[in-house]
Amino acid sequence: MSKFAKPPSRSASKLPARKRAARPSVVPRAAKGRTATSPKTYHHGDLRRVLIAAALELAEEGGADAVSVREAARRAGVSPGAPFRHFPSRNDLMSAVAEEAQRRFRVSIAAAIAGTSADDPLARFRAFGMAYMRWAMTNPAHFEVISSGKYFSHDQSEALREDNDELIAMTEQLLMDALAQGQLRSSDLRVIKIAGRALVYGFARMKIDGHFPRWGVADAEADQMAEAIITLFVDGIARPV
Amino acid sequence: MSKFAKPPSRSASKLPARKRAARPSVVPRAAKGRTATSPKTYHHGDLRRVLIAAALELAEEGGADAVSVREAARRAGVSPGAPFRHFPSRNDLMSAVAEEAQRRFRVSIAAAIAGTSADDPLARFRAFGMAYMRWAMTNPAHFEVISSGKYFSHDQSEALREDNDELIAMTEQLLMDALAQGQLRSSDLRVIKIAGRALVYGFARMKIDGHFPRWGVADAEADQMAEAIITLFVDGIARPV
DNA sequence: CGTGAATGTAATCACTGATTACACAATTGA
DNA sequence: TCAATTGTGTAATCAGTGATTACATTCACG
Repeated sequence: MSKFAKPPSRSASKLPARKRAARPSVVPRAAKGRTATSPKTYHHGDLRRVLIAAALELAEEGGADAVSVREAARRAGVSPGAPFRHFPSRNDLMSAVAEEAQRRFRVSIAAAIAGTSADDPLARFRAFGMAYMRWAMTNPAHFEVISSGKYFSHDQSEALREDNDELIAMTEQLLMDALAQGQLRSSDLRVIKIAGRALVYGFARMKIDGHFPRWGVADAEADQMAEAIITLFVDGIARPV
Repeated sequence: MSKFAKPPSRSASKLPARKRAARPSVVPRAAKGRTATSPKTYHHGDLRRVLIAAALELAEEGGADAVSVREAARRAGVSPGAPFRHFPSRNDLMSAVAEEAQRRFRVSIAAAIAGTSADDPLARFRAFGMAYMRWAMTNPAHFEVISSGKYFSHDQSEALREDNDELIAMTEQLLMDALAQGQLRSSDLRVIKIAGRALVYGFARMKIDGHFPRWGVADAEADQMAEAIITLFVDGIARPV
């Protein structure tokens, strides 16, 4: 990928790299308390978490494909083989990154929904869709890792599947409530569900995949365009008054 | 990428590899006619096209990320450095692949639209959407190359941008006609355009990105689901009778 | 026929993910 | 207290990849 496009650099590595010259002797061992934030020992102490954080950072900087195990190790100040202890493969690291991202995603969505009235399911559905698109546009790299589906298998992670299933169940519940309150024109909730998902997912990906310029959508108006298409869709499925 | 996940193979290369042992001497030079299908000379004669074809093939086999310049060269029976003459970088190769794929895409769409009556713009709009989703689902790898937007820049290729602009213009024209005939509920064509695009693009990507299982859509019913969501959408934007 | 432009080869380089043997540290149990 | 076990990081290595250069060959055109 893009990692190969920058040969004349990197050799004089960025971060301090934590000199590793006089090694064979004993290690500083200064802070012995391992409160999850004490480096400088032979054993890192919190490598797993730091690697995930570094990977997230890399994804933010150059997209999901720019995440490399070695660079993550480098940023953690650790040898290239060290991550192997925690993640047998790059995909396992990406999977962990996805778990973290998905967790944040779910929290964000839940918060948005909580801020709306339970009396109006369709309004909640709208808010759901908007929160979905907003988060995706605000965290493009994370969203890409979650959704692109080529960095990991959903069967691998229990947490990942659970978080996802919860979002789907939430969608279904909102639609059932809306139908029960006579807010919907059609009763084929399954189709509405898939269509709604396709709409918000498609919009989010259009942004992430860089389609907006071609389609004449300025970044500054992305949010209001999201509002507009949600309105169009919801008005389309709502029972006319 | 996934290329790294298969170390114990590939060494005993697949295809015949066209033995390259006794090289320093003169080359067969049998068929001298260069009708675009005569190999066996020092100069390949049609490398560019063959490389694109090989790349398309690789994309079909293992997704867009599985495309490697070296493997394409290998399949073309040529040294790893040869493609450089035709494509300065991997992205340039991918760009050419995208051009080819986009051309096929446009042809397919145009054919589908041509098979509908010009008297009913909204029906054409529907057919457009269906053709879009069908092609994407039938040619997932090609579609990914075209749309993922990380293999090339749209500014690079004139043909690419033209083909794309034509599809967008087609969408706009159909909507204008539909509005003129009083088929639409709303007159905000821009929003309808973006929403429609997000819908079909999102559905196509859901399929390609492997979201269907999680959302309970079986592959066998993908086509009819596509019909259903298009119907839902079009009914939603159509003026009620 | 011969010369220059195209085009392929060979050989490198830096980078990546993966994997092993080894070194060191932390924990545990007697 | 101290040895053994278990966990965790290091060093070294391998094959694959994109990129780039110097060199070889061929083709096309004058």
